[in-house]
Amino acid sequence: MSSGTMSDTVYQHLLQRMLRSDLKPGDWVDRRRIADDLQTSLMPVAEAVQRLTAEGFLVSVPRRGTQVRVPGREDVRGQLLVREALECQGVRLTRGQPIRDDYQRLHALATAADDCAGPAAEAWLTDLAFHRVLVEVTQCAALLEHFDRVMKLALFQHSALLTPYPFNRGDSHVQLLKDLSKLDADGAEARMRKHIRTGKEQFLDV
Amino acid sequence: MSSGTMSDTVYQHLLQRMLRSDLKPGDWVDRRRIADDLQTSLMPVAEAVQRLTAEGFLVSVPRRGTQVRVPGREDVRGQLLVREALECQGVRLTRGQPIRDDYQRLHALATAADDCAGPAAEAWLTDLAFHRVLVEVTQCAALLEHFDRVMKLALFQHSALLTPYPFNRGDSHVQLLKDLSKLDADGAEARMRKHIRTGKEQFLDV
DNA sequence: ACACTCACACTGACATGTCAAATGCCATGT
DNA sequence: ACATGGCATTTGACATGTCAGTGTGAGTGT
Repeated sequence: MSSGTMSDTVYQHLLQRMLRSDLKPGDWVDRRRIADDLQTSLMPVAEAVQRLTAEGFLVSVPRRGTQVRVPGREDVRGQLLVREALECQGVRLTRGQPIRDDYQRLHALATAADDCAGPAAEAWLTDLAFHRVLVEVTQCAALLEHFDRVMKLALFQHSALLTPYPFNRGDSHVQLLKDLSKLDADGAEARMRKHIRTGKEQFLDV
Repeated sequence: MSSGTMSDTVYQHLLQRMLRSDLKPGDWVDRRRIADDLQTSLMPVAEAVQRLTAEGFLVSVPRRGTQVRVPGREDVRGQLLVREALECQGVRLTRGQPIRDDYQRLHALATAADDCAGPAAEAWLTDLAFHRVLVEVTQCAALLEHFDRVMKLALFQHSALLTPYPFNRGDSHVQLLKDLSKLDADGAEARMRKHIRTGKEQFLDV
């Protein structure tokens, strides 16, 4: 924790409390109390709150207070659609050779995602690790940045809604990886879209 | 300007100066000078700078200074790829009926984009207006949010690089709109991708 | 018992002041 | 002429204090 600056410390503190459901949607966040708890002043707290607000975690009403945003069905749907768009674009770029370069790394993560039998939260993190690397090998910083942003928010919203996140159980990640290395751009995108949508239709009615 | 809070005023001020090339990449931003110019204190300036840094406009080095980020070819490429991903996902969702509902609005913007003969900057804005509505009719807030974020950054980076933005001249927007209303999901996405990539291959070597 | 009013406490937004670190300049030594 | 070391300056990060708007509950009148 604490990569030097105090504002990052506050940011991570609030984020962890949200992911651990210590702060639930609708809860009010008192900046002065946070500042006291972390033995700091109001400015780092204000900066962290501003970041979290911009990222969609908090809503701040002037002279009313700041509360954890209550996610709706439309929000969850939006995150999934953006994620799908980014990942499909990713595999479109990394078809063939680029994937084979990092094949060992991806294969290890794919088997881990397939075999993980732990609790839902842990399995979801294992699944996420695989998909993140799949975007990472794109060598496109912007794509990865947007992906991280969306998934961080989606992770919180799902844990907040007590929704068992629909990570993939039906479609093997190892098989997915094998298919992606053989297909062309359009085929890889279609395959990826199928994988992402498997088991997620309960949230989408597209 | 100034939607109430002072920090938004500072944010808009800096953003406009960047878009007008009053602040160019590599220029140093003095927070105290900005605060003096706008007759405000350091806190709103810090907040605005933090937002612009998170959005990729500025880079802040502790105890060195804050300067306008110098965009590289990879940055421009990244913005275009993310934009392509989002817009292709958009038309995939709004194929058929949803598009016809806003057909008048879209058609007017399409003809405007086709006929615009003004300077490059203005033509680019006209083109952007059309594409933005195309995402707007998706009714997906998250998709629109990411689109706005990417395009705002892309707009600045192109004007900063003195690159004549490769908005579309070869492919008619009216024809594009007509095609989109007839095609299925895969066809609409392919058509949209073709439109976006027309005239942009000078930046991409995909 | 009920509705209305008003003062107090609380919140986010902002102003002013301070601190430590990194840079750039200049004098000094070789 | 060139390298080097110290000092003042500049900058981002932070602390403390203030202000105005808002919700709330006590208190009053009917």
